[in-house]
Amino acid sequence: MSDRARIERYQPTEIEPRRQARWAELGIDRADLNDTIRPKYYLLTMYPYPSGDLHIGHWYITTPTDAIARFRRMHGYNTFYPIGFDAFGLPAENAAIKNNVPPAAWTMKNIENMRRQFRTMGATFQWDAEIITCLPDFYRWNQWIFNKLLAAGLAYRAMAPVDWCPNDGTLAREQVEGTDRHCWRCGALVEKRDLEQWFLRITNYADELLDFTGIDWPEPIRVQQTNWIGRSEGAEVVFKTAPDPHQPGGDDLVVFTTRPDTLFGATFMVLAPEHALVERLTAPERATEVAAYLHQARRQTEIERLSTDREKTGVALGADAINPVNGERIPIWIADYVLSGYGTGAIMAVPAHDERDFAFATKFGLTIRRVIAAPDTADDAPLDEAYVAHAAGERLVNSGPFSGLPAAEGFARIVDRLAAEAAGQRAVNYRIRDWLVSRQRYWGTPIPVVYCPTDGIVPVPDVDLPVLLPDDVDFKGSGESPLKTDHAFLDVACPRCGGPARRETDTMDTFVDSSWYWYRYLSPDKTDGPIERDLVDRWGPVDQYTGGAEHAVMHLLYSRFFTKALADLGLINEREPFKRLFNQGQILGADGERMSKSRGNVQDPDELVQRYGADTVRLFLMFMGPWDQGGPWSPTGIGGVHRFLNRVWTLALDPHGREGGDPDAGKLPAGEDGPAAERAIRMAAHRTLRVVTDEYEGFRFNTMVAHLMELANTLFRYRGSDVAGGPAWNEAIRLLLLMLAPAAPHISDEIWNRLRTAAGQAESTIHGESWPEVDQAASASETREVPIQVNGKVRDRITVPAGIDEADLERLVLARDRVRELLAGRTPDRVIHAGGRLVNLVVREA
RNA sequence: GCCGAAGUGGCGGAACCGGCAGACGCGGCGGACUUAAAAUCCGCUGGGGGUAACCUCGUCCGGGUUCAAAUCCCGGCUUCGGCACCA
Repeated sequence: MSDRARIERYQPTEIEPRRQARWAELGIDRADLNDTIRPKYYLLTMYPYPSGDLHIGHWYITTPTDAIARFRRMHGYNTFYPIGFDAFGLPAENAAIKNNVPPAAWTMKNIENMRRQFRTMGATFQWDAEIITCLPDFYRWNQWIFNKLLAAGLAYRAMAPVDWCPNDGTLAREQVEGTDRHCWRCGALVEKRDLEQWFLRITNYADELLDFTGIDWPEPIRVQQTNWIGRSEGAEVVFKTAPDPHQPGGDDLVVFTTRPDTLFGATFMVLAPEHALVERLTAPERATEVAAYLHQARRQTEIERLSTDREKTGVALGADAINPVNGERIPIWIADYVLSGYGTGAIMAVPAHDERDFAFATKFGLTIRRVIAAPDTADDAPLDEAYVAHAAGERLVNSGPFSGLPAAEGFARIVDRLAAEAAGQRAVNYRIRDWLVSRQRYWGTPIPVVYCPTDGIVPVPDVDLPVLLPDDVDFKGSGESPLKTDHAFLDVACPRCGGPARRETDTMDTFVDSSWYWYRYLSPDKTDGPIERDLVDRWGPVDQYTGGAEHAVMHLLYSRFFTKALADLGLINEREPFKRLFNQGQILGADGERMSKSRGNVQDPDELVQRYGADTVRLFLMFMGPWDQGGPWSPTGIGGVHRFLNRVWTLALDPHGREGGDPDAGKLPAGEDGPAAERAIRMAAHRTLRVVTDEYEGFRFNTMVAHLMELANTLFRYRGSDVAGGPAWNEAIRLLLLMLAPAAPHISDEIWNRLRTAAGQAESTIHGESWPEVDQAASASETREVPIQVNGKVRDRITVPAGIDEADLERLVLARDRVRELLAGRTPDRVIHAGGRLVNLVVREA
């Protein structure tokens, strides 16, 4: 009879559903939100879009996060780990148009399927906290919050040049990507349109959003947000227009500059083509040319205003402005390199010290006047490119009374003088714009306002919320939002005067949903408000958030903004939502491209689960590489992980078995007696426990798994020997299972219970156990191996007692044959003891 | 162009503080078990040289600091991500 036949084989597909059912029964996945005694741990992972199937990328995000949840529970934390679905958005609508299925039905069916898939991975989500954003229970609170924002002046409607995607309608600036300006979701090219739209005033929080104190976020995300906000310090300078035959002059022409120190070098001005004063300032003889340029600029905004190194274009208006510091008349131009949306849409051009202005001046033959010079440069040294560097000791030149001052001092003195003459002041400018939240789509939260011919914009009163999205709309036709033609929805009495009025047909950006959803998890059924403040006080902020870095300046920025705004509205007390953020990498298709159904490179996890079991898939995803790295999908190596779990199974359930093939099977390693073997086993187990604990805490799951494999390999050497099945062995198996439990929860629980049954104990769960403690004495070693280097190269190694002092160690080293041979009679010039980690003998070469 | 991350065996990757480069796994080679295969188990596996003990080269490239560099500094190259004339 073969040894193998003594135990049942490891059969994950048989074990896993049983363990999952058992966990549900025991409720191990549930936090007690009202427990104030145990420490709380709010673990959040970005909720998925219900596209229909979980692919391997969802597993990559979720299974390590689930391991964190289980690890925390084993440490006694009251762990809240909810999940939901980001259920509004375009794909549902597209499916509706294509297949004539209502978006709600399509979405709910997908959610049903994804819940089932989440269960097969063994994720311990708290399902009774689930939220689905397309249900009125959730989105009515988007509307309620919108009303509050509107009342507080944080939401407003305005005409603006906005980004327009032919599929999604208007987009927020954050949602337009790449040099070719395409839509973040559908990839279509985006154009500019002038439209009246709803905005949220994120710019009010620009400075506060730059402050990351108290939150532990990855540096790249902080940098991206900081750049996106784009704070620049400088000054506003007021130029006056000069009188001309065609206009009286005296208009204020305000510019923002970061370089007021170069004001004497301003030799012309440039307005954006859209600037309000263009028409008024244009001289009659320039009118034709200006009109032609404006026409061309308008056409080009759509496609062409992209390229940074594109040739500069522009035309002069035939009017001048007066430089406030020296009274000089300088010509006013328009050019599309000046953007209407940044600063004041007008600049003072200092060609000597700005690359763009230099290029423009060179092309059109405009004056270039140096006003900054490095220490070794003459005042009037000619320039063949703009001098923008900041050198130590540089000074102002050609700057009237300010000449000779260091640049930094010139900055301050010139601004002071402008302020004294009411011609300018210090100013700060930001790159970030207000968040455009209106979408011309059906499948989103209706914006709860009504347009009344007499009362104008009227918010729908809270008591009339939710404004329900009609579910019987007609999707055929132009692809325009069906709300626009749905009279049952559109026609409404004005809440203020009762007269006939029209409903807003725009819906909210789905990022509004995701800007506060984690607060709703705490009280998903609350009916008298969006957020249960007491629970937020107890559970907020989220202790750990996991998700992709692609949301750096979208979801992750909006969420911080919302939290601050909600605090200002008096709904919560905290001002930052996520204490700690981890961005896992992205799993790409085998071809290195983003996984997508259209590319046909999607890996279906169900297939792998069927073949290897969920535990193998979970462990393999963790073992592949660092979690923040991601990379192309490849199943190469999954067999190795599966083999490891099989070995754990064998070690735990068949310790006395001996495999054919090993000539030394059943013998103790050379030179070890029973007690030595037991010490070695305990040392390996407790040392592994020490590092594995650390690695779970640092989310270094790949090396965590590697260390468990090492421990299993070590134990395998003792399998079938006299110590197998003894106390040290059993302790090691117990530790191995406990360490494995968060990552491979089914097999560890199964083995745990089989061992209990065999020992006549009652069924329990490993997931109710506490994380074990390291036995320091067991993990300590009596001896230590020290590498010996000669001139930095390892030439020998020596085993010494652990507590040896440096002098003794040095004596032993120098006495070794190998060392004496290498030294050949020479005495080392220096002996380096690197804190006991090695000995380096430094000898002068002959 | 600017900002950020990264470059280590045939492959995924490890080396956390400057201290044994290549842990762990895949793949490959050899062996055990088997009538045979699969599965399982054991051993070897960075390049070059040597019968061997060993020697030597080696962490993108070129310099530097140091007793000692994958790790720190200077310069460059490549890949990936973000930004896009932001005054």
